[in-house]
Amino acid sequence: MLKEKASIIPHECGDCPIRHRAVCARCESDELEVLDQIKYYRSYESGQTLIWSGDPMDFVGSVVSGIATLTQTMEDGRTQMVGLLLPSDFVGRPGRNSAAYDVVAVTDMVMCCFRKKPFEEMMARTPHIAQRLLEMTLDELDAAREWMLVLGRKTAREKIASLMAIIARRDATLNMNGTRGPLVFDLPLTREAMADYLGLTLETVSRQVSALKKDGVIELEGKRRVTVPDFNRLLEEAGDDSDGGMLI
Amino acid sequence: MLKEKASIIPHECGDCPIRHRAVCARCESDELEVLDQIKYYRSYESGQTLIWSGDPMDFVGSVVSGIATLTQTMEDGRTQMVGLLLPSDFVGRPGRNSAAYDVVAVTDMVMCCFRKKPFEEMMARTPHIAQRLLEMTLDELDAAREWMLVLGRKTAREKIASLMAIIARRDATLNMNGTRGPLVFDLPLTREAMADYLGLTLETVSRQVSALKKDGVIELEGKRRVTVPDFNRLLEEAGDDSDGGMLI
DNA sequence: GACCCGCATTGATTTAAATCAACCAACCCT
DNA sequence: AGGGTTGGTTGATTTAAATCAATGCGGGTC
Repeated sequence: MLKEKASIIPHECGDCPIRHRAVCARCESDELEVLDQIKYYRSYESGQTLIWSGDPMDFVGSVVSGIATLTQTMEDGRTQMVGLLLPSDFVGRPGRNSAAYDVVAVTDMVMCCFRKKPFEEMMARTPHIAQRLLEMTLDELDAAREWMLVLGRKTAREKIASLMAIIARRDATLNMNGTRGPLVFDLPLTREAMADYLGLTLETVSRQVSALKKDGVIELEGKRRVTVPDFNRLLEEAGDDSDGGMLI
Repeated sequence: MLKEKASIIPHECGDCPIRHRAVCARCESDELEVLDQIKYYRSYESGQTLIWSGDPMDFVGSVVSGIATLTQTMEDGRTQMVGLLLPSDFVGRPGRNSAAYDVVAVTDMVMCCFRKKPFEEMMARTPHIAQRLLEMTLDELDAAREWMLVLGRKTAREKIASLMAIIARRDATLNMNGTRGPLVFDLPLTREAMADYLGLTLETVSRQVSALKKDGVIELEGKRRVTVPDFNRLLEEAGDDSDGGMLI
């Protein structure tokens, strides 16, 4: 559990790994220089809660590396994940002062942060940032609506298959894996986190993962490493149009 | 079913009923004049499908009056509503060419439309529009995430109570009804549409509406007119923090 | 008035997933 | 090497909601 912090952290926007996908993607080099001035990095450990729902939020930022979840919790403890934050995803809402959801790191992670006030001022002066943020927000809205179909209408088996398909697809785009051949990826989530994502119990998740494995839809190496021999088969199991709308 | 069309349709942005809430809310009068030039009105009848998922979208627009639903459908017919469009809500996504969801009118309605291309050009030149659209999209994203909790973790009874609470709240803000006293509103949706919203069957919806009525949480006049004697009681039934975060 | 028709309700039965309950296997400590 | 902890699996039973099936009701129309 030893941390070596600042060493691995990039300091120049120029060689930032999320440069072309994050909220700054559209910025010109002069705009980037300004951002460079006001940004700072923070790192978090796996399991750490970055932000508590209801707390005042004095910064916004981008996930540079690692994964976090956005969750809502009811008084009696029932929890629902409402977002999965991967590298380049944006955290926080300009124009709002308190956090609406818990943000929890599921792996060690690094964030590129901006104090909210200067960022908002910069946003007002820099249409490129607002444009990109709008685009990202619209994408997130689409993802949320896709997820509403999963939560509202799919069976447990279809839910698991849908989650696998989503993670496989994200992994493929992130790592620029070519399209053909069996897909291999690591599940970033525990069974419990998967259950919170899908509106299931962890027992049901475990059973359905086993069932998909028994039926040859997926292969498992350990608990986390998944191989998908036939992506279209997985999409069928997910109840999706299996037109194979692969990548982007 | 007789229609008298253009007569009731406003023609000047100045006296538009959604002027202060729609995508044009932040526009100055000179910007409004430009919009005035490129806008046009369309009206639709109850039950009509405005837009089919997958179809090319050559316009965007705002709901002026009436209500529409955004729905997703699986091949086998299971459907999930993913949005409820009320007056001032925006339809369509700049930067995308084909529709992602079906849009269906549930009442007669009037839309204020813009051809997509000119609107996109205008948006690039007019930060006020992009700013407002970002704000509206962030609000929709919050609503979608709220809904994910409802779909994923709430019981049938809580789902119905949540829906009633949402409609009551929206109705109150729209009609500027003062806060205290019993709330009265009309359900804009059939039992089947409510079921599609909530990820339930229409039978379960009917049973739970009856149960809430029997328990005095709501009162019914006919099938559609609802009275809520105690809003906090309703929020408790919805499983929400009953801090009574009323209005806005 | 008699007949539909679309919506809604209510009842009986089935079923998918939750719940309750053991048990397993890595991994980590000192 | 032993004991604890965390995450995962598997089995037995219960339960909430789906499904299957009548029946009710208000508003049109012929």
